[in-house]
Amino acid sequence: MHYWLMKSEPSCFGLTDLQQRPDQTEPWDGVRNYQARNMLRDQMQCGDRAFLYHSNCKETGIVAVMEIVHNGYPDPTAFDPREKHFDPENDPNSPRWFMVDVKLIRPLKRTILLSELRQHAELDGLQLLSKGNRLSVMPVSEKHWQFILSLEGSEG
DNA sequence: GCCAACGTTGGC
DNA sequence: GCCAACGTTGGC
Repeated sequence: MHYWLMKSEPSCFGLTDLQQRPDQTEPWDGVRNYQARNMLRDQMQCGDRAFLYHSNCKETGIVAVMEIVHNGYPDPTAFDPREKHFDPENDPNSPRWFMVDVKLIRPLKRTILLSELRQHAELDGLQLLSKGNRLSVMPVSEKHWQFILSLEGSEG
């Protein structure tokens, strides 16, 4: 079992969108970064847990816990010219972009803000907090995962 | 809207 | 292989 953090802009797809999906499940498509692709394709497994993180918005932070419910498989939106993240160089015989399916486990009782995460020395090394970090999918150690969950019940 | 940080592209 | 130019991400 591994732990992850997955970013999304709520203006594009956020917690409320996920809550409204059938079975509260969604294919996590549109990732077009090789590092993130490698994790989606090779490392993320059914049963893994992932934080949902809202980026590029008023209250940036962690808002929910999700489960990976489908191992990595080719992202069909990369083959569709009508899609925003269409990749014309993508060879159907050797798909370049992958995705997983995620399912909502539960929203957090409160948003754990990025500014709050930065205040805890226990979270040193968390990739989300590293300078210039732009990965939309990243691993979270079990220690960091548990610590972040422990913040949920505190005042912030 | 600004801008720093990063990834990608392409000329050489 | 180097690196400048460019596009994107994402916090503020």
